[in-house]
Amino acid sequence: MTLPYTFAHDAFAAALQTTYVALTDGEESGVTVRVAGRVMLLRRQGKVAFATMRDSSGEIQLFAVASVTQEFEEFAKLHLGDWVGVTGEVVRTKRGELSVKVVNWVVLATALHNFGDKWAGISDYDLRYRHREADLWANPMTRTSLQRRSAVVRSVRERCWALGFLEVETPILNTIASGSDARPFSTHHNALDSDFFLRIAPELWLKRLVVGGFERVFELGRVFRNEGVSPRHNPEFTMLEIYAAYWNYEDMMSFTEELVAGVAMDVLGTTEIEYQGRAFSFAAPWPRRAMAELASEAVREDVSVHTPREQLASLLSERGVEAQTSWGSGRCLSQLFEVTCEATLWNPIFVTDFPVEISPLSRRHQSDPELVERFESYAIGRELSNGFSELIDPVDQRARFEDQARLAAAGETDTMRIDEDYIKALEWGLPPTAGLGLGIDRLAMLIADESNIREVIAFPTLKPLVDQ
RNA sequence: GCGCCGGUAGCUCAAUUGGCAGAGCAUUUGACUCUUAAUCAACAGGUUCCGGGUUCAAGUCCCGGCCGGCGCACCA
Repeated sequence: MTLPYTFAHDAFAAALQTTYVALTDGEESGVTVRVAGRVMLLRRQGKVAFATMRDSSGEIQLFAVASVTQEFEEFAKLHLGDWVGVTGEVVRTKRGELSVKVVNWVVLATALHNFGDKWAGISDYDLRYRHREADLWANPMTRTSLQRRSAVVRSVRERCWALGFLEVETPILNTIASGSDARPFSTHHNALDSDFFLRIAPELWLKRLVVGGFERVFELGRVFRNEGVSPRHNPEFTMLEIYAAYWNYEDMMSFTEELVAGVAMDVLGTTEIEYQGRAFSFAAPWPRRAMAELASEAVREDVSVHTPREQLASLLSERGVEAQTSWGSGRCLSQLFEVTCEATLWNPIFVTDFPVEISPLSRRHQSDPELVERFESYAIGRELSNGFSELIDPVDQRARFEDQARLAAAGETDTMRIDEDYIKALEWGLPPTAGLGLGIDRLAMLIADESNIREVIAFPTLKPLVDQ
């Protein structure tokens, strides 16, 4: 059987449902349409048959009658999952279901596998993730969540464009994986006979474009981190990184809260949602609290980056965390914050004023050189974004990288790699600039009310099956 | 990487204390001219994830492996 190469359709299910809402039971419209989609259900009753057909917009019933429908017997034997193209009149059946009364029809593709139990769908995670194409047909929530992810990406992109940011693309293959603290994936280029790392962040490239005079740039793209897989971590994930010359970290916080609240409005029409059964608000402005302040409240004593390291280490130890010898006061403070506060931060909040020790790319705080002008936003107990006033001083930047190198020598696994090209770029002059990195998958999880990151990634990273 | 839990027909799930491996849907065949997860009847469908072990007897108990879910760690 030769299947058609095209099918010219002129109507969608959802639009038909709207257009013919006034058609009464048993009424025929006199209008012929051509629709196409997938047979989801099929009910035969002797010389008539009813099929529920779904297209990208929704569902509509196909009504086949032996005296009207060509090749009726074959129609009644269609399989669930088959794609069909249909020509027929829009009618409403006696029982009130809007239908296309089939005259001519054609099989566009046959389904050799079914799409799971027609009531229960597919629930096996392995099957759902390895064969998302089947999951998408079987489970409406899968479609909704992935559509919402797409809407999030679109909204983010359009909002950045609207503010005059230039969308750019920077290398994924890098000789040094820098811009964040994470283990990279490595690969090899044969013709160049060179090893490359997949990027863990586009940060340094984007700031080089700002040096080059693109005052507002952003990249919405995949980054790769060779770390653990969890319901909140996929080895490849999508990040927005955005840089604005002449802004500081406070400007970037304002941008961030407006962007995220705006995305919620664009996608859901509201900033007030329920996430996993609990009320959640995207509404701006978000509170801004210094890390040391939050940590002090949590441990009920004043701590800061100036607190003696041993005191912080002891507070950590009381909470089951042993400070590594390489950790200074800054790292200890940050750990203390993570242990005591992070999980409690439900509604969006900016945590500000990070220790310089853990922030090798951030500009020093104007009121305290041991701090940097950096923030992270948290929501539902997790980090959502990270931003700061960018370090523009090439001399300080080199010193910061060298500190990182010392940490690496002391046994720290994830430290920032020194990037000479980047230091040289700073020597050409980076204007005052603020930058932001925002996890798109995490944002999509919030918007789609999903607790597992895999539900907002069409094809999440899975362990390959051994016999393949 | 570590811990806990899980894997039975194409899909969703049963199977008492270790005692004949089952149902619904899908598939196949038949009936039915307004169905809505249509209904009714019949047929067929199994390496119980894989490999060992204990036992008269293993889907069930033990060991190892594979894959997944959740938690921890790393990280965003």
